[in-house]
Formats: sequence, C-alpha cells, structure tokens
Amino acid sequence: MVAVMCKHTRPETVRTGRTGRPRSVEADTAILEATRAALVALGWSKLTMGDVATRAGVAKTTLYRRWTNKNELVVDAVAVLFDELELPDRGSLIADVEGVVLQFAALLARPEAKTALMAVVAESTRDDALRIRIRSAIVDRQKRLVLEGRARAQARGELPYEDDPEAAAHSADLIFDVIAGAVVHRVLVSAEPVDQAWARSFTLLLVSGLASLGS
Amino acid sequence: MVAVMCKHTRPETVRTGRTGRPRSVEADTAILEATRAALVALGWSKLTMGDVATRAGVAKTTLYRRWTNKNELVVDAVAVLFDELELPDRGSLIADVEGVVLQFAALLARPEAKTALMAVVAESTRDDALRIRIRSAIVDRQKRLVLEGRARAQARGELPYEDDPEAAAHSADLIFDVIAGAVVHRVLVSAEPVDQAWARSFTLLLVSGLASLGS
Amino acid sequence: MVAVMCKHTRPETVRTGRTGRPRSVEADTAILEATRAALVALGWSKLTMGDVATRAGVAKTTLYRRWTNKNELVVDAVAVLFDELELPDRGSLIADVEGVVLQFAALLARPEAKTALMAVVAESTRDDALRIRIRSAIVDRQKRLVLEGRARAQARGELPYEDDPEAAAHSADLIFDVIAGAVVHRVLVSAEPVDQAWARSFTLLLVSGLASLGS
Amino acid sequence: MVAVMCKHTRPETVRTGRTGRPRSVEADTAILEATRAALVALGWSKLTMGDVATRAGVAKTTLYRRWTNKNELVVDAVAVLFDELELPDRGSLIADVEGVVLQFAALLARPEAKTALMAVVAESTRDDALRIRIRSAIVDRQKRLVLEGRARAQARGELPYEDDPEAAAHSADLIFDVIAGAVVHRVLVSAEPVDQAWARSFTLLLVSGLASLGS
DNA sequence: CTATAACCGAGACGGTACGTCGCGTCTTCGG
DNA sequence: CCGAAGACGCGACGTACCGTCTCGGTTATAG
Repeated sequence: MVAVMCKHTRPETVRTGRTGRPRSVEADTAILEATRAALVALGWSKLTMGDVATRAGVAKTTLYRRWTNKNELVVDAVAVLFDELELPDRGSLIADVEGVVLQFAALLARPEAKTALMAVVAESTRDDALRIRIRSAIVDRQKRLVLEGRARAQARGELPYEDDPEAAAHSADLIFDVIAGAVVHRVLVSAEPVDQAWARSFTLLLVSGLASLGS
Repeated sequence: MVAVMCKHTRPETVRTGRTGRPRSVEADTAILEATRAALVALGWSKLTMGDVATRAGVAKTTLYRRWTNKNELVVDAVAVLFDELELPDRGSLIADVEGVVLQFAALLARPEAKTALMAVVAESTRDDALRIRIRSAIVDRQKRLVLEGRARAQARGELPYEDDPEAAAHSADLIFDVIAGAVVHRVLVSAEPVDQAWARSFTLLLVSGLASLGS
Repeated sequence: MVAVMCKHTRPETVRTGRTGRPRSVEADTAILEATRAALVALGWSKLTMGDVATRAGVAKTTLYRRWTNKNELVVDAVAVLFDELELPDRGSLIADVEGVVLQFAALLARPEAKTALMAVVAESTRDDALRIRIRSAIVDRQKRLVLEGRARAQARGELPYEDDPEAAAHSADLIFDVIAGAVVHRVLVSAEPVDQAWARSFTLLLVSGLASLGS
Repeated sequence: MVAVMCKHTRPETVRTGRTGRPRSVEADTAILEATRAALVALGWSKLTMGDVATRAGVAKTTLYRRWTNKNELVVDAVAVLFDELELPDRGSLIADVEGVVLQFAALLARPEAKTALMAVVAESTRDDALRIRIRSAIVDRQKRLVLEGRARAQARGELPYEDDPEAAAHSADLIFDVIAGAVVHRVLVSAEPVDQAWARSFTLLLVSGLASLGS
C-alpha cells in the first residue's frame, strides 16, 4: 500500500503545532476516491476541483489545503492503483514476464488509470516538480518488479549475474522502459488489446533478446 | 509532406458550394505554424486558442471554422513533424534500427512534439474521433518505417521472409509498439536521455530477439 | 406613401453611372417588409442584419449597399407606418383631437412601431445623423396633423387666428409634444391602454387649456 | 434614497443560507457608479458589461451574480437619479408645476439619464419583468410629485377636491402622463430645449386645462 | 473549563479562457 | 455593375473553473 504523499504527511508540515483541530482523515480518503470516480466518469480534461470536492462531500478549500493543484492530486489518486501489481513466481522468466505484462495491461484498461497517466505525463514535460512526483510515486515503485524478476531468473540460472552494478542498473532501466513502453504504446496509442497472444509474442521477443545478449 | 486534414479539405465538406469567398490558405498554414510556436513557448496546457489566433494574425472564429477544438488543431499541427522521419539505408538492420531510434528520440526532444503528443494521446482515451485522427495522421504513417526496414533486412538476408501476411502484419505492429513505446517511455516517463549508448543497447536487445524468433 | 430615403434615392448616388445592372426594386421592399416582420417577431435588440437579409431572401451585402446600419434601416422600415395617420374632419376640434389620439395609440399598439420607435430615439441621443433622420422621416411629417387641425378649428371659429408666425410655430410644436408625448408615455411607460375614456379625458384637458389660453 | 433591488436584496433570495462569504456591499455601489459613468462616457449601446466591471474594479462574474443583464443593471443604476426630484412649495400651482417641469428637464439633460431611460423603455416593450422593474423603481416613485402638488393646490383652493377616489387616481395618472410625456418628447424626440419660456407655455396650458375641467 | 488554534462547510471574489454570435467588410462566382 | 454566398477581423457575450479569500461554526489540545 502506498503511503500517500499529501502536504500534511510531509515531515515539515505535519507537526507545525500540536494544538488545534486535526485534519480529517476521512476527508483524505474520500477525496482520493472521489478523484478516481471523477476520472472514470469525466476523464482528465473535464475533471474539475469543484466537482471532486462535491463528490467527496468536502469544501474546495479542503482540497487545496492538501494538494496544490489538480496534477498533484491526480498523481496521488492514481498512484495507489499501480501498487496492486505483483510478481508471483510462475516458475520461469517467460511466465513471470508474461504475467506482469498482462497485469499491467489490465491496469491500463481501467479508464481512471490510462487517462490520468498520460495526462500527468504530458503535464510533467513542463513541470519538473510534477515529474519528480510521478517518478517517486509511480515509476520508481514499479522497478522493483524488474529487479525481483531478474533476481529470480538469475537464481534459476536463466540469466547470468551481472558484476558491474552500474551496468546492472542500466539494464534494469532498459528492460523497464521496454516492457512499460511497449504495453502503454499498444494500449493507448495503437489502441489494440493486449491479449494472451500479444503478451506471448512480446515476451518471447524480449526474453530471446535478453538471452542472446547475456550469452 | 502531410496533406493536412482540416474540415474544409475533407471530401464531404469541401464542396458545400463553390460560391462565396473561399477559405484563405495562408490562414491555414499560419495557424499551424502559430500552434507549433505556441506549443514551444507555452506548452500544451497553457496554450489557448486566442493566443494561437493572435500569433497567426487571424481571428479566433477562423480557427473554430476549421478545427472544432484544441486537440484536433494540435494533432494537425504536430503531425507534420513526424513525417520528417526517414530510414536511410545504413547497410545493416542494426544500423537501421539504431538510426531510426535516434531520429525518433531527437524528434521527441523537441518540446512541441513531446508535450503535444502525450496530451492528445491522453485526451484520445475519451474521444474516439480524436484517436482515429491521431492514428491516421501520425501513427499509421510511421509504420512505413518498420515495413521498409524489414523488407530491407529480408533482402539482405538478415531476417527470414514471412509467408503468412497476417502474421507479418502482427509482427510489424509488435516491433512498432516496442520501438516507439520504449523510446517514448525512456524520454517522457523515465526522463532519461536517449544517447548513443542507450540506443545501442536497446537495438541489440531488439535485433537479438528478432533473430532468435526468426530462427 | 413615404418616399423612402435610401442611399440609392439620394440624388448624389442614384446616378453614379447609367451603366451596369440596375438595383433591384423588389429587394428594397422585401427588405423593409422583412425588417418589420423581424421587429414583430424578435424585437429591436434581437433583430440582426443577417436575419433580415435571410427573411428578405437577400444577401447581407445588399442591405449594406442601401443602409449604413441597423438604425437607419429600422427608421425607414417604421417611418411608413406613421404616414397612415390621417385627420378626417369630424366636425369639431374635440372630435378631431380625440380621433388622432386614438389613431396614434392604435399605431403604438403595434409591436414593430413601439419597440422600434423607442429604440431609435434612445440611439439618437448619441447620434446626430440618426436624430435628423428620425425628425425628417417621422416627426416632422406628423406635425402636418397639428397644423391641419388648427387651421380647421380656426376656420370653425373654435380657435383664434395667431398673427405672429413664430408664436404660431411654437404653439404648434407645444401641442405636438403634448399630444405625442402623453400618448407615448401612457402606452409605453405607464403601460396602460389608451381607451375611449382616457382619450376623452385627455382631449378635454388639452382643448380646455387651448381655449383658456386663446381667450 | 432608493432601496436598490438587486438579486441579493430580494427577500426570497437574500436568505439562501447565512453561510459562506457574504456579498461585498462596496462592489454593489462601485458597480452602480461605474454604470452611470459608462453611460455618460459611452451611451447605452456602447456600454458593455466588461467595461462596467473594469471601471468598478470588479470581475465580470460579480456583475452577473447580481444582475441578469444589462437592462436590469441600468435600471437600478439610473433609478436613483429620479429620486432627486423634489417639489418645493413655490406658493402656487403654476409655480409648482413649472418648477417640477424644469427639474425634470434638467434631469433628462444628463446623458446617463436620457439615453438609459429610452433604451430600457424600448426593451421593456418585449420584457414584462423589465417593465415591472421600471415601474416600481422609477415611474411609480415619481407619481408622489403629482399627488403632493395636487394636495397642495387643493389646500390653497386652486383645485377642487375630488370625492371619488378612483376618479382622483385616474386624474393623477393623466396629469403624470401629460407632464412626463410632454417633457420627454420635447427633449428626446423634438430635441428642443426645455427653457423657461417653454416651461411657462406648457404649464399655462396644463393648469388652464385643469382649471377649466374642475369648474 | 475556558482559551486558543487549526480545522471545516459554504460561497463570493478577481481572473482567464472558453466557444458563440453579430457586426460590417471583403472576395469570389455567376447573371 | 449587381447580387448570392460566405469567409474574414473584430469585439462583446455569458459561462465555467481556477485558486484565493472571508465568513460562521466545530473540534481538538493547552493552560
């Protein structure tokens, strides 16, 4: 589960004084839920702060006390979805990759995920703070899947160990970009389904490449 | 050069009558140029129709006579950029792929391309007409690169011929998603540069995979 | 019948050259009729030149070739209504005045007359050319009724002859302002009907005053 | 002083809840002042909501929160001018009437009054709500002058008492229409000045008529 | 048990951009 | 040269959200 990064959970602001009425925790969760619901119902561009506040049964002020703008709110609201991804051990590298590809595709099939993800990424091209938030809240968290899968494959003897830690990191980044990029492109740009057959083809291509490189 | 798909160039609307003052062609090109300039200067979210009109020296109504909204306008304005991509014969499949990867990355480094592309893709998740427009104006046009590269590699003997035309099409789609997806993800989501080294690593991975699959 | 003062009937423009296609006379009458119809249907503020052109089956250009703007067009369209007023000899000054009061009130009950009259008068407070046009096309034309009525009353011996021509003119102006003003105010501002009873009361007041003054 | 009839002062809407930030009273007065200033500077037809807002140092939305359209705003802005009219006791009916005629003419000489008054009256011919607003905000308030002047004249013995209250009301309405109508017509339609001489002539005519009728 | 302080809802505020409408002008083709 | 058709630059419209700012009122801890 993600520890949501709201203003009030930041160390420097949470303890600005122990007196006064504390912030409502129900409000936090209600707002994030309302944001996801609004994304499903309206999409990114039609989503308004006022509407989210209404859906959450909360005043607009309460939103702005916690998030500085729409983008930050949406990142937090969507980030939690990506933590559902897991990497159960299916016994082989191929099966593991195929599993995560299908899981990721299923996630991107949810409207609140796909519309929000692309929109905040688009926005982040002009907003460094937002890009950093996306990386820490979403991207970097999922690299664990790559690292875990590689470690497992190495333990099985499917992939060789890499001695140079920098090379290992670069390799992991590359794999991550290939997997995430291909699935996102397939789903959002090509707008074709990621079914069993496509996942199988893609996985074969990737794992074959990895095997050839490693040898 | 792209044949821009404005309202008035659509076959079904261009002949609403040959009478009356014809639409200004200079306005068309001025608007598209102004749109690209505004994207560079302001980015997607700060771009306004009024500002584009001012930059183009044109009335706002003239924009709305041609494009129904910001998204369609931006797609048309940006589409032409993607037609600059070429596939010069560098003598080998690896060199060809690496070349197109670097070209594509260079394109995505241009601010008007990256911010606009992601934004319209995000919007297209809720707008079928927009998605179709993106596909026809941008995506499908670039698949030619994959087809051309494969044909060349087959002629060189680097890749086997595929008899089943459907399988060949699926394969081309897959390669397209992998290349485009990985580069986009690297540049926009991971926000890391696509330099010579990364291009080399990625190309090796991909071509190795293709070679293993074909055999 | 009013000789409409359009651009093309002005001596300096009608003969700008005897060559070329002559202006359509049907267009003139169709435009004025369409203007009155639009006034009835839409009122002054909702009336648009484009709508008038459409109703008249004419291009907007054709309107502007004849009238410089909305106000001038409306004045001409409405002026003709006021020429319907007549002063049949009813045998006495009181009966004559009462007759003209009722006639004028009936005219003001027509929506195209009342809404247009007030609107152009309002506009004329800032537009001298328009005020002059209103005076010549509408106001001055109706003063004939006062002059005719007075002459008749003098012939009957109901009113004394006035020797000083300037005093006579002032007196006629005053009577005109009182009659027209009272009826207009009753109908448009007070928004009460001008019925037989009111016309009788008003006429008595006015004629009594005239009689007292004259003696 | 006029109790301005804005949306928020209407009994049925002022209590839509005592919560939330209350409306700014300074904004109200600033808007009405700005409206009068804009009427003087621009006249009715050139007056725009945006300009009034700018002059008042207020957002356009603040105007629309209080008045649904230009007409209602202008009625409220102008209504207060008419409350300046008074009827000081000048010792005789003739002097009183002459005084009020000159006062009224002076008021109509002010550009914000004359252009606005005619325009809203013109508009009111198609808008019942507006006509009612004009009557309650402007017209009915001034009938007090007639009633007061008559009472004074009766006290002096210049006019007989009227036993039938309905006849008295009708008579007051008639006098009001005659005075207001004649002055308005003289100033706005005939566009001639209401000077001492005209006021004297008109007053003599009216008072003579009243005297003849009463006897 | 009260004072203080931060919270909460509601909603008005100054702004910015929207997409539309009408104006009066212009440019084309055809009669 | 006129007339229809309709695109053009312009400017105002009335609306929708933005993010901020009062309000009155609530809920905690501190004294």
